[in-house]
Amino acid sequence: MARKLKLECCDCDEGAVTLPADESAEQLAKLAWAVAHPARVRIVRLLVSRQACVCGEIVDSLPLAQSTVSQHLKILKESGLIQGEVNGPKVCYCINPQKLEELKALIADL
Amino acid sequence: MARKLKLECCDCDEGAVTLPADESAEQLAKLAWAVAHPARVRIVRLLVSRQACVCGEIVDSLPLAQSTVSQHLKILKESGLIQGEVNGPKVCYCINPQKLEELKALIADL
DNA sequence: ATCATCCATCGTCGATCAACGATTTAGAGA
DNA sequence: TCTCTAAATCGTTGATCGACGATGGATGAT
Repeated sequence: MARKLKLECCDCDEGAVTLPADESAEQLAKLAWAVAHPARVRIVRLLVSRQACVCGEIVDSLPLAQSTVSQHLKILKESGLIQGEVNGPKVCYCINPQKLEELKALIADL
Repeated sequence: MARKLKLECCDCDEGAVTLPADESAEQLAKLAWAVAHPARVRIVRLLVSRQACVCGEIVDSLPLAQSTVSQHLKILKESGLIQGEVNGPKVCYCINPQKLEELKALIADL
């Protein structure tokens, strides 16, 4: 976790380099990582296309075992991109629009 | 690599589901993966902020060993997001605007 | 021709991912 | 209560990541 951060590239003395901070890079990396797997991309798209989706439907729409899908859902949940709501014995997942917008903004600003 | 793809969720018979194909999911996953690491995010940002950058400058701007940075550059190159041009004993890297736009579009369409 | 520099690649190591089956937990219904 | 179902978690396995130092190859300078 050392920090060198010299950035003395060509002597472009624009003064306020400010370099979007490391934090921003880590935030973007984290969100990008969440969608850095085809299965997770498909889950996100599925949840965007319909408002909400029960876990079982997601499992059925992917060629993966239930436990594997559950893991992907966990990753997406941890990233904040999706939310799960317990609904009786089932769990209903939906997109977190704020986080999705955050991802879009961070990518768009690249 | 099996393909189940049932997607018989709620009977929303919108007919043309067309579901962006798997390919698109894999393409997005691949590009997202390229920026799914803070170091690579910083490299991309560095290359966007300046037109081109010699490898050595990139190494100096990151708290990582030269070989590690070279690996990240390789990953970014393989994703198509950046290009490297040999320039004498040095290598000059620059962004591939098309690929970057492709990534932005894929994310924006989520 | 030799040497130094820049960069890529190799080989290694520990950590994490991705997948699965099996098991556990929690809620609904008989 | 007991059972069934839905979903999460556990435990394992093989593959890949991410980091590094060391080595190798190409170019430019002496």
